Amino acid sequence: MVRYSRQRECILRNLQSRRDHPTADMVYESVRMEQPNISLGTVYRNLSLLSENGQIRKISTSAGPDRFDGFTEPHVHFVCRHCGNIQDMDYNSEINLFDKTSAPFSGEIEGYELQFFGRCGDCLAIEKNK
Amino acid sequence: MVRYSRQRECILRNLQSRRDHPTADMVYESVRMEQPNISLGTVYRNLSLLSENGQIRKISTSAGPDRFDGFTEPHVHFVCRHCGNIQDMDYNSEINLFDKTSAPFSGEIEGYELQFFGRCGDCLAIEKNK
DNA sequence: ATTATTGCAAAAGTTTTGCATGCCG
DNA sequence: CGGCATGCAAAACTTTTGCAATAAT
Repeated sequence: MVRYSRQRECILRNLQSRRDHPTADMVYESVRMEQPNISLGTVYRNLSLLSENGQIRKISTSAGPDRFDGFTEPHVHFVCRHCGNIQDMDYNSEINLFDKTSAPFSGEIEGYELQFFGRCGDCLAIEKNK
Repeated sequence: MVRYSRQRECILRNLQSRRDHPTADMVYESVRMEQPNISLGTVYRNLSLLSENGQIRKISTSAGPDRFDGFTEPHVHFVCRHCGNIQDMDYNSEINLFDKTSAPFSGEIEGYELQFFGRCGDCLAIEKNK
C-alpha cells in the first residue's frame, strides 16, 4: 500500500513543472531547494515508484545516466549523443506505432519508446566555433 | 588511426554470429573461449569503438545494463522489463520513421531506436506457474 | 499502533581510465 | 621504430539496499 509522502509529492511536482529531462541527480539538486534534508536514495526510490505507476517516464539512453520525464502523453525524443540532453520532438501523432507490429508475438506489450539520436543544435554550433 | 586487432576482430565476429543481444559481460565470457587472455576493459573499449563506427549497435534499456547488437539493418526491439532480454520484432519496414518528423529541427539526426517494452512470453509463462 | 517511508551510509554493479607492456604497420 | 591497442587493476559513476528513526493512516 502506497502512502502519501511530502518528498514524493515534491518530486512529482518538480518533474511536472519542467519540460527538460533531468537525471536523478538533477532532480535531487532541484528538489533540495524545497526539501533540504531529502536524500538521493529517496529520490531514486520515488522515481522508481512513480515510473512504475506510470506517473512519470524513465528514459534510458546510450549517452549518460537515466533521465526522467513528467510529461506522459505519447511523444518521441531526440537524444544528443554528444551532450546527453534530450528534447521532445514534433512527430506525426496520427501514426500509431503499435499498429505496425505485424507478426504474432508471445509477449505482452505495455508501451514503447522512440528515440532519434544525433547531435543537437547547440553542440553543432559549438563544434563550428572550434 | 584505427589498427587491426585480433581482439576486436573476434568481438565483431562474435556479435555478428548471434541474434541475441548480449551485455558487455556476456560478450566477454563468450569471446574468452577463443581469446582466454582478453580483458573486460578491452571488450568495453572495442564495443565503444565498433558502435561509434556503426559496425554494431549499442542498445540501452531501462532494464539492466547496455546490450549490443551485431545486426545493423533497421529493425525494432522488444525489451522485457522483467528479465531484461531483448528480441527483434517483426515490424512493417515500409514505414520510414524519419519521414514523420514534421517540424524544423536544428540538430542532426543520425539514427533512431524504437523499443517496445513489456513482459516477454517466457516471463508470462513463469508467472502463470506460480 | 502499525508499517510505509525516510536519511544515511555502505554496497553492488556497470563502465571508464592510467599505466606499463605488446603488437601492428 | 612510432604509436595504437592490450591486460591489469584501480577508480569513477550510477543505482540499490540495510537499518534504525520518522511519519502517515
